[in-house]
Amino acid sequence: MARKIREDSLKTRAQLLDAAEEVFFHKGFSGSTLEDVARAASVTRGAIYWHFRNKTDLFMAMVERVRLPIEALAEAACCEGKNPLEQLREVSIRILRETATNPRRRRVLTVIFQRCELVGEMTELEMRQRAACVDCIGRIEQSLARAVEVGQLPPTLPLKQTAFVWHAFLMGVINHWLFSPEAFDLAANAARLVDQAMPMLQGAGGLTQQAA
Amino acid sequence: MARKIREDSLKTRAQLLDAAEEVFFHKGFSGSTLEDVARAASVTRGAIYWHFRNKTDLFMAMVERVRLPIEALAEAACCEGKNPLEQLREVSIRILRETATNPRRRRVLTVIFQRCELVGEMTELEMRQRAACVDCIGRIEQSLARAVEVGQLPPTLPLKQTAFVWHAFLMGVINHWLFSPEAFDLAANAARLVDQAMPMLQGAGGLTQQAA
DNA sequence: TCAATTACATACATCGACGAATGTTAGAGG
DNA sequence: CCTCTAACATTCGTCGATGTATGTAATTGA
Repeated sequence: MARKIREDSLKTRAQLLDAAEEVFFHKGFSGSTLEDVARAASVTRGAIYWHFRNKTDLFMAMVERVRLPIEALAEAACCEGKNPLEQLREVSIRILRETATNPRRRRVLTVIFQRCELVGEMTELEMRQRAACVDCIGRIEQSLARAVEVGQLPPTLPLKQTAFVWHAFLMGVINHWLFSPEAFDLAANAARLVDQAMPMLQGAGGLTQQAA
Repeated sequence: MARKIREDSLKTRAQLLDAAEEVFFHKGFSGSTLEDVARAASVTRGAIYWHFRNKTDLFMAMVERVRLPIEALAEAACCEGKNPLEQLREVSIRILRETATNPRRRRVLTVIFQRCELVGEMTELEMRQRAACVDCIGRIEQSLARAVEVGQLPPTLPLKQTAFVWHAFLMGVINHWLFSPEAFDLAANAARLVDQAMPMLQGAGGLTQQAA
C-alpha cells in the first residue's frame, strides 16, 4: 500500500495498540506474534516496526495508554478536602467501578496481571508497577493522616500498616475480579465491598482480644 | 550415561522439579528453555522427556508439589472447633507465614502469579486456580457461619460477601509481598496484618454512615 | 546368563519468530 | 512538474526451541 497523511498514520498507530490489547489478551504476550497483531490491525509487520522499535516497545506503549488504577487513586486521593475518609472511600469505589466498566483498562490490566511474565525485557514494567504501588500506598497514608487530624480516625492508628492493608484489599479485589469476571458484578457491588472493608481503617479492635 | 536404579530415577525427577522451580522463577515459563532446566539439573533434555510429556507437564508437576495456600486454608479451616473466628484468624496467619518462610512455596507462587501466562496450555492451571478460589471462599464462609452461630459475629453479616472480602484481602497481601518481598517482613507482621483486617468481619459499621 | 527393559544421552528434523534489508507508492515542498 | 521522504509492504536470513528418533549402558527378572 501507499503512503498516508499524518492523520492516518496516527490512526494506524492507534489500531495497532488496539490490536495489541486484543491479541495479548487472548494469547498472552509471549504467546502472541507480531504477525498476529499486524493481522488484527489489518496491516503487516512492517507497520509495527515503523511505529515501534520491537515487541516490548509496543507492549509498553499499550500499557502507557491506560493509567494503572493505583496511579489514578494516588492522584485523586491527594487533593485536599473536608472529609478525607469519605474521599478515600469514594476514590476506592471509583477505582473498582472504572476497572469493571472501562473495557480498555480491564483488558490491559488482565494482560499485566495474568498474561505476561515479569522477567527479562519486562523488568521495566515491573519497576513501574513497583513505583506505582509505593506511590499509591503513600497517598493512602496521607489520606489516613488527614483523617486522623480531623478526628475521623483514632490517633493510635498505625498509618503505614493501615495504608498497606487497604491497598492490599483493593488489589486483591481487582485481581480476583479480573481472574473471574463472570463470578460477580464488580461495578454493582463496588460500594458494598468498600463499605465492608472500611472498619479495617479503625485499627485492630476488641474482636481479636475477645478471641483467645 | 547409563541406567540408574529406581531410587536414583526418583532423585533425578526431583532434581528436575527443583531445577524447573529455579529456572522458571528466574526466566519465566515461556522465557525458559528445557535445555536451561536440564542444565540446571545436570542432565540433558532427554531426561526431561523421559519423566514428563512436555514442558507444560513439567510445569504442572512442579505446581502439584506445593499446595496453593488457599487450598491449605480451605482444608485447615473446615475442621470443627469451639472458636471458629480465632481459628480463621490463626489459619490466615499461618498461610501468610508459610508463604513467607517456605522457599519452595514462595518460588512456585511467584511463578504462578508473575512468571507465567494464563492462556493456551496453561488453561488447566487457570481452572485449578479458579476451583481452588471457589473452594477457599466456601470454606471461609463456613467458618463465618459457625462464628455467627456461636455469637461471635452478628447474624446480619452477609456471609458470601464477607468471605469474598477476606479472601481478597489475603490474596492481596500475598500478591503484594511476592511482588516486593524485600519491602517488609511478612512472617513477622502476619499477625498484625490479620488483626488489623479482622474488624472487616463485623460487617459495614457506623463509619460509613458518619461520612456523607 | 541372557534377553528385555529402564533411564537416560545424542542427533536430527521441523518450524516459526524476529529483525533487517529492500521495495513501493503517494503526498509534501519547492 | 519533479524530487524527496513518510508510511508502510514484502522478502529473506538466521537462529533457537520443540519434539522425536535413535543410541546405549546398566539393571532386573526369569
